[in-house]
Amino acid sequence: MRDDSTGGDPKQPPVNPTRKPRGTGRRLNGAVAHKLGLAILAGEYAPGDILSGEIAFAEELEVSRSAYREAVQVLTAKGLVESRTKTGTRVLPRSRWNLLDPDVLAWAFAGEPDVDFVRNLFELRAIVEPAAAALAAERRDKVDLKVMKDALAEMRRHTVSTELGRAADRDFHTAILQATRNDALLTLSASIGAAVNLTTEFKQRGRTLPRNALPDHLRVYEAIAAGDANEASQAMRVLVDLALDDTRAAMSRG
Amino acid sequence: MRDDSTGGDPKQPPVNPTRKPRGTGRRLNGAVAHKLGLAILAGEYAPGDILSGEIAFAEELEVSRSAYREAVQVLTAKGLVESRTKTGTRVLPRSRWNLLDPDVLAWAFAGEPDVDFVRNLFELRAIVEPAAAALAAERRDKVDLKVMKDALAEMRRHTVSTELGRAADRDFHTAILQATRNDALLTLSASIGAAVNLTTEFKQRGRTLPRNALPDHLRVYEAIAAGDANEASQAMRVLVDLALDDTRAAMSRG
DNA sequence: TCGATTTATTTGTCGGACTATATACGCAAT
DNA sequence: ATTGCGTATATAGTCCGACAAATAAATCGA
Repeated sequence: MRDDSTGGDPKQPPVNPTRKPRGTGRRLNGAVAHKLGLAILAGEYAPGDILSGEIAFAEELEVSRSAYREAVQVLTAKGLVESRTKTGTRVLPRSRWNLLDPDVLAWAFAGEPDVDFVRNLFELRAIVEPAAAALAAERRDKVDLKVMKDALAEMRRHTVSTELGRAADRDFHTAILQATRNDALLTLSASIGAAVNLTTEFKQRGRTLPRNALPDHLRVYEAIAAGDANEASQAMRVLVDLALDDTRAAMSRG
Repeated sequence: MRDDSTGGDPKQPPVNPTRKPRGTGRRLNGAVAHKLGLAILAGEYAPGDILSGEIAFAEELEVSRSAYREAVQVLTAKGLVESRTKTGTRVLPRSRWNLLDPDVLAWAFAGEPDVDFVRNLFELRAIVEPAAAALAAERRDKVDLKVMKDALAEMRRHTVSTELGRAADRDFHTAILQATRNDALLTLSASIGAAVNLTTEFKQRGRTLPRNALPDHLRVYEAIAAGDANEASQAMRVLVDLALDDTRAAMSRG
């Protein structure tokens, strides 16, 4: 209450009250969901906390209740909050969060990512990606191999310190996942991959820029091309472990 | 279209126009999201298809546009659809779906699940769960072991053909995941576990009721209790493979 | 003291009006 | 005939205001 200087405006809807820049290309509700998601993942709202009522919060964010509600539905869909009448909207315990949802992962890595969580994620990668490489070695066809080879060439041309280089790295891993012929695997690693990209970027600003990972990538490729599942698995394992080492070093230094 | 017998009702809001049973305990928008999600996963709307406009579809479903929109936001959050002005709301390609989202998985398994997808999921289980068992063997504490033991006792008391027995089975697996101290792993397997439950139920109506899986479970438990990561991994691998065999048999028969 | 009832608060649902934006169309200039 | 630009139009996006439903909390009665 008590705010707008010159009284209310009960009859003046048409004009353009306030210019709303809407930060990114997102729609309004998406922007609100983004903002709330970031806040929750950053711990500004802890599990168990109850958000201010719809009317109040919507007003605070300067959006309509409809837009705010749609944003909350998104968060609900991702397991972050739960709304009940009379009680309000409360943040759910972390165990109910869809931690593997791409958006949730992005929100988690937007700020300073939780060290334990990063470790967990790499642990998962260390489990999944070597197995994926093994499957790829058994199922890849010529097209898969060509995509991988091209990605490696790109990686050689640009280093991982450039965006193009990182994109090529991503392409290489995606090609491997693609070769497994397993959608679930692909979805999972795509999610984790997105997070890992952010980790890499994060690592970058720690000025590390350590080893040249290309030989290790090449070893993975050779094994997959040769159809050697065991070797592919081991080579990929090395790759993930190295990435973890680098990331851990960068994080402990920061 | 063209249905409402005796014309419109432009001035009769207050009473109780139509008794809406709202199938389950869900809220209206949740019910709509559920319905649409099922339809999409069942292939009634194929990737690339465009849903009827908001006003039309909301009317068809007999809900307000707000409720319909909130439902669409949920589907958008799960990567199933994308809305753009002037174009409409279109079903995204399968590669964009969050296949590991618990709701999406549930929708996928609500009807006759796609055989290939089931295979993919079991493949993922076969990768993740043995590794999880190995981690559990290294990190479990006394509490973890007690929970597992209790679950096994429950499984012995009731068989897997009863709901209580299946619940105990779930508890056992959850306890293992819990013991890995890895939230990402837990989230992932919780999702898959839900799907597997449905698969088990599906398998059940195929009148299979095959082997007694308890000895295999016991072997996993013993290995974890003994801290033998290798043995735990192998034992769990056997468990997953057996489950896949049973499910595959039931599905090819149906 | 305990249970039934009322109250109050909060989300849920609705309808309608207006805005923003992207596509499609048509007209004109070249 | 082709190109370019402006306009028309269809669709999602946003907002508002009111009422319904649910339920935690307070109140009342036995």
